[in-house]
Amino acid sequence: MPKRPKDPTPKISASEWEVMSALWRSPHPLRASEVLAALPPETGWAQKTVNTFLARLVEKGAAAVEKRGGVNAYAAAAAQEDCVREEAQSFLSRVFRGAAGPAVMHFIENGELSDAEIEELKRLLDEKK
Amino acid sequence: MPKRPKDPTPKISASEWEVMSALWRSPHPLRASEVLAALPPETGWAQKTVNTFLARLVEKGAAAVEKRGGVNAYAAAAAQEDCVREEAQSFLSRVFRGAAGPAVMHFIENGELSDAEIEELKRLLDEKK
DNA sequence: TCAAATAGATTACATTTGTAATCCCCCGTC
DNA sequence: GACGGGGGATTACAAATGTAATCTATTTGA
Repeated sequence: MPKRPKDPTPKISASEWEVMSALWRSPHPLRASEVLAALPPETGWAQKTVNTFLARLVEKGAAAVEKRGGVNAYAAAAAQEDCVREEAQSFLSRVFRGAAGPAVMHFIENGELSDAEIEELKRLLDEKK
Repeated sequence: MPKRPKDPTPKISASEWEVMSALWRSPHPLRASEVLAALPPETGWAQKTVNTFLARLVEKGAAAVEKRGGVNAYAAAAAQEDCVREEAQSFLSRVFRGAAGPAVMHFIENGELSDAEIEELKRLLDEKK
């Protein structure tokens, strides 16, 4: 039987997302200790905790591990764009019943936007038409 | 001891959110069976399942129950705006590291927007400056 | 009035998530 | 050559979540 390919964009929990972010940010595979170092220190996680998340991400197929001389190196296997799209879609249907307009409105009203960003967004909106 | 007020915006899971949406949509308290009826049929949930979610929401303080002649009627206790703000905030930090600009960009690029909405959003952006 | 249908309360049970601790192995050092 | 330490694999364990079923009280039609 051929190796069944893993789900391209598995469900990623909040904590796991933090770890994936570290992997996405890195241009090369990271060892577990490097992943911990790459995380925002506010997480306060123990190394073992990070190890667990990494193992789960590999199980889920979101990350890949390669044994480089007995030591594990982890890299993202799922594309950030895909995961973002999924998360955004899920958020959108849950909270705004799938309506992008109100969601955009919300983030404009409640978020911080620089003047440059505002210009950029207006241009994007124009293109959209 | 005075009745301790419940958390104003407790954590609401995805399924629970669906139920809260029904409560928010309704102008008056709903009986459990009415809640089920008010849900999108795609959920496919059994009445008992909905009952469980309602009970949990009441426990969490997100919903309130009043016994009207032996029959329970449920209403939202948490304000939709507050819950939306929380969810949006959590989503934003998780997926876009808190940056509203990229998030807005994503929803503009990937979402459906009517011409009217686009105009509206441009106006909003102008006001924002 | 008695039995059936309802509604609410309590309990169940697997899975996922958060958060590690334990156990084992290899490597370098005293 | 025994010991301490870093890594990896396996196991732990409670809380949250998804999904009901069961048990009990109540209402209601025949």
